[in-house]
Amino acid sequence: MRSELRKAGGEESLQPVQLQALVYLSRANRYSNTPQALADYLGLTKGTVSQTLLLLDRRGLIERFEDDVDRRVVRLRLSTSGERLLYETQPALPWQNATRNISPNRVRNAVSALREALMTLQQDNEATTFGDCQSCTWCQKLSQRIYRCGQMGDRLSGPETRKICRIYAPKVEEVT
Amino acid sequence: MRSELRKAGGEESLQPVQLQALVYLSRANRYSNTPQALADYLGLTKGTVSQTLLLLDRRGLIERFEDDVDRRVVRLRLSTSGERLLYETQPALPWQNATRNISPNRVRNAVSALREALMTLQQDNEATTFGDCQSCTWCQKLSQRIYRCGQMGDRLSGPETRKICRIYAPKVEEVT
DNA sequence: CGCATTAGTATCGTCTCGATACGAAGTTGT
DNA sequence: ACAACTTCGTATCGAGACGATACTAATGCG
Repeated sequence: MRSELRKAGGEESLQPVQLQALVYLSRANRYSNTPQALADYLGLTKGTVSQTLLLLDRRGLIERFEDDVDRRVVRLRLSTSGERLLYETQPALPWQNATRNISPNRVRNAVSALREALMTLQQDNEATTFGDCQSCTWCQKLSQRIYRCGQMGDRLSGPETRKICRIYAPKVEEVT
Repeated sequence: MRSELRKAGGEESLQPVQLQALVYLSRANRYSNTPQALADYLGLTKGTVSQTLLLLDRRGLIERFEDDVDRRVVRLRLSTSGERLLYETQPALPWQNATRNISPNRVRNAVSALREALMTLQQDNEATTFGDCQSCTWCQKLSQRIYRCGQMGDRLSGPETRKICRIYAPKVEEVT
C-alpha cells in the first residue's frame, strides 16, 4: 500500500499524504470539508495538516474560503486542476484491478468484514468514524430524492448522501 | 492503519517505518535478513533503508554483521533489546482485537481474498513477493521435520519454514 | 463584559525519503 | 590476469512530514 500510494503521487511529485488529502476532499460533504476534519481523518494534528494544505494551496490544487456563519472556520474544496489531477491519477484503479480474479461475492464479503474490523478498531481507539449517510443513524429519507440529517437538521440531496461525513454514527447491525 | 502504527511506535519513540523494519527482521529467514531485502519489502530505496538501519543500530535494537561468503552483504538481526521491545509493544494486537466480533470463518475468507488481491497487485507491479515456505513452489519436504529449498539447495528446519522469504514463488492454486 | 473554548496558522526540530554520488566486493569477458 | 561491469551498502543533501509549542481570531458562556 505504501509503494502504491507513493508511486501514484510520485508521477505528479506529490507526497502520499498530499494525495490522500486530495482524495478525502473530493469525497467530503459539507460538514467535513475543513482542516480539522481532514486532520481527524488522517490521524494527524491540525498543525501538520495546515502545512499540507498550505502546500496544496500553493500548487493550486485546492481552494480555501471562509465559512459564512463561523468566521474561524476554513472551508476547503478541490480546484479544477485538483479535480483533473485526481481524474488523471486514478489512485484507486490499481486496487480495483487487484481484485479482478476474485469473485464479486468474495470481494463483497471481504469488504464487509474489513468494514466491521475497522469499526471495532476505531471504537477501541475512540477515534472519529467517517462514513456516508446510507449507513448512518441520523439519516432520514424525506422523499424519493430528498434526505435529511437528523443531527444537523439540514436537507441533503441524493449525491450528497454518498459523500463521507465526520459526524457519522453507524447503524448497529442486529447480527447474532 | 497510519494512526495505529504511529501510536504503537510512539510509546517507544519509534517512527512507523522503524517499527515495521523491526517486525520484518523478526520474521525474515536466512535469505532475507539484509538491507536490500528490507528495502524491497518496504518498497523503499536502499539508501533510505540504510539510514533507518543506522538509527536502529545506534539505539541498540539491531545487530549488523558481515556475511561469510559475500563480503559486500550485511546480515541483520534483532538484538535482545530489539526482541524485548517487539514483545512489549505487540504491534499486531490491536488488529487482532479488531476482529473479535467477526466469526473465524469470515476472517479466514477475508484474509484469503486479501492475500489473492495482494498477489495480483504485486504481479501487476512486478514487485518482489514475500511469503513463507508453506505455500512456496521451491519447498520440498524431506522428512517429518526437515525441509529443503529447491531454489537455494539448503536444508531448512521446521521453524525456519515459517519465516518470510524474499525468493518466494507462490504455488499456483488451481481454481476455475 | 471577562473568560474559556475552538479553528486555524506559524515556527522549530527531528525524522523520512529519494536522488545522487561513492567505495568495496563480486562477476564476466577476453 | 586484468579491465569493465554489476551489485551491496553507505554518505550527503534538499524537500517535505510530523508533533510540540505558541500564537491569533472568532465564538460561546457566565
